[in-house]
Amino acid sequence: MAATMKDIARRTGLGLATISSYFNGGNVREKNRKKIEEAIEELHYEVNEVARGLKTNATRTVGVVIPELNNVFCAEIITEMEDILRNHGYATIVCDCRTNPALEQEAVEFLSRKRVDGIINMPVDTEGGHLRKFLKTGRPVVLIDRKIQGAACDSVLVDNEKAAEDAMDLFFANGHRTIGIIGGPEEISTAQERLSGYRKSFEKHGIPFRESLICRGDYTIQGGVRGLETLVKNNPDMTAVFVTNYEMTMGAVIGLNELGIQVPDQLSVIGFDNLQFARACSPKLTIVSQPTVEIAREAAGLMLKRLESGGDTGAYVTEKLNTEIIAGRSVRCVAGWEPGTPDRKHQA
Amino acid sequence: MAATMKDIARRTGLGLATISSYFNGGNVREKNRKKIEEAIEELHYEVNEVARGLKTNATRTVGVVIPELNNVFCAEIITEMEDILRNHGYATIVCDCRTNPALEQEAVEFLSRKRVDGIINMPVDTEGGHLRKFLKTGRPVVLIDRKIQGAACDSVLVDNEKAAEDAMDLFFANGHRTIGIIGGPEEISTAQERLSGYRKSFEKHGIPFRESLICRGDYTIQGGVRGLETLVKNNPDMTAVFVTNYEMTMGAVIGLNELGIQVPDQLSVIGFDNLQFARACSPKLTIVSQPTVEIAREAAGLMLKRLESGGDTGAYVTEKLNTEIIAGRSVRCVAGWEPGTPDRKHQA
DNA sequence: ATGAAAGCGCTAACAA
DNA sequence: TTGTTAGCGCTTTCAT
Repeated sequence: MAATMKDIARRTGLGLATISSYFNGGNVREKNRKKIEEAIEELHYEVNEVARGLKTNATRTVGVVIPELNNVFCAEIITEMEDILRNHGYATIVCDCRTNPALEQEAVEFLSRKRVDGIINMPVDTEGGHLRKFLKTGRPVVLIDRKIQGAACDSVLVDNEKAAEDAMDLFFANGHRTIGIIGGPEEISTAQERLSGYRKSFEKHGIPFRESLICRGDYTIQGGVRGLETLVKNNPDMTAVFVTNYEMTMGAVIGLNELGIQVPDQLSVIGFDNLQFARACSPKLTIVSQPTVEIAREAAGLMLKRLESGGDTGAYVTEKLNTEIIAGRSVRCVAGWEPGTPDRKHQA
Repeated sequence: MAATMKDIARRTGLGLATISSYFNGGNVREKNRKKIEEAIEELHYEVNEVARGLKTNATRTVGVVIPELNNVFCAEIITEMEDILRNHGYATIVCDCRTNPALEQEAVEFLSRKRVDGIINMPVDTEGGHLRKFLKTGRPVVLIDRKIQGAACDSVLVDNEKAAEDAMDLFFANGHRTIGIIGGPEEISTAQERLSGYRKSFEKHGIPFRESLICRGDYTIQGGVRGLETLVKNNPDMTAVFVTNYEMTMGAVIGLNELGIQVPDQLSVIGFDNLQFARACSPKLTIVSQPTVEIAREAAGLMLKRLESGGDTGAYVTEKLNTEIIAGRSVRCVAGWEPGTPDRKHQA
């Protein structure tokens, strides 16, 4: 068995309170401080955070529940959040729920039993049922990436509608008119918003589009491959494709590759996330890039604020961050159009 | 405050032992079982794992310390390990130490204070000093990917020498003779072994090579970019390059892209890991693929065995798994050679 | 099958 | 500044 504070007390002849005081930044006489440190050394003492957690009713641990760890967007955010939380003395327990709502619910319950002080969640269950019980305990939740209507917690989101609109506007500015989209799952808010941006841009430019240009993907690599194949098959006249997350972007590139389609000569492409992958594509891919580091900072910041403020429930905050377009060479200017020509909406 | 077992006892009129027995699979009279379940429901009771952990001196939590979460190889392994461990009732606390030995040491100490039952570690500190104290407590450690000489624990490794040899043999079989390598950091065992396989293959084929063909990378994307640029600049006659981890492979592809070098016409390439990325490259990249799922299964399995066996220290195991080559179209057959022609070692 | 009671290692209130 | 003590929520003897 590991040494306890009692052992240190015995060895130094001091009382428990003194030892505890030593570990919690209290005032301890220099002489005793030394004695304690010697004892720690000799007994290989290490604070037992489990006991401390039981007593203080705070584990200084934050739970993180995400759909998929093996996903660059999630991994980047977690890396950064973990860093920040650790620097503030908080541990992180990450639960990957494999995009499965049942597992997600289990994960939250599991973390609740572990008495984490708060949960940061990129939700799979868009109703938020999995969080209800946890929220009742009064512990804070911060949602990232996807919103849940009416959830009693802070959220950190991205302006997905604008992200999609920007991408589409770029296509239009280069003369494209028949533009496909590989969207995400219907129930996920980011997918809804990106699709809405797609539609909005068509409207704004006064250009009709047909339903066959919209392909519902599932945010996976294989979904991207299939999405691209479907779009190409059903729309021989399509000149551009917008892919709405990283995994599907990779899938679309695989599909283009395997079908032998030249980018951008035969098809223009705008993808999503992961600048390094975009650089590795030939020609370099134009992408919409999400501010993962900022998302992480905001989320960790909001969580810390709730945790440090001792539970006085301030109004819930929803942050909305902006994406940017990183230009590559995967968008071609359609014949007869000058690059960057303003669209003809107001002239037509 | 959350409800406790005491509250349930009060509400049902039963004793604490009965409630505890209920939660731990003991025998409880049907009538009482019902009463307890009602009380749980009404009080929103949830077991407090912190208190349980203090009492049982076991947290059913495994710590995982890795150099970088934001790394596909690590992420894949962790995803799978977490899944397995969870299915056996164990939680996972992941610590990303940012390839920093000081942070790695801190992470282990942190996990130790949290009283994790065991640690799975992909070590940065090749001496293993960071684990010494933890090992003294008698709790199990499983090392993955990189070995530490004389460490008192199980290890799950990959046969890196053979992996490199296989890749090089493929180059030789296609008539390449001037083959560069982008290696990893000197102190990391996987890098040493892969370089050793590189050298061995040259020897085996009785072909000399010059030092300028060996480039020391750092296992990062940017390192791969620089590595490729250096090799190309210093070796105009080089016909092939072997890149020895995934991040550097991506970097090398970026470098090739940005220098406008055609693969495989101007340069043949074999990369490492991540089949999906390989498929996304044009032409499809030939890669050495590591068995991430198996690594995870072995590591989790070894850990569970130690944990369930109640600490009777069986002999330490070192598993060594095999890689495989996934063929793409990035290796060209040098003029004058039939594809797959056996090398001329024994004929010359 | 159930109840009473001790104690895991720590913190914090109180007393000295 | 330091010591004494109670108790956090649970498991686990030991009785009954």
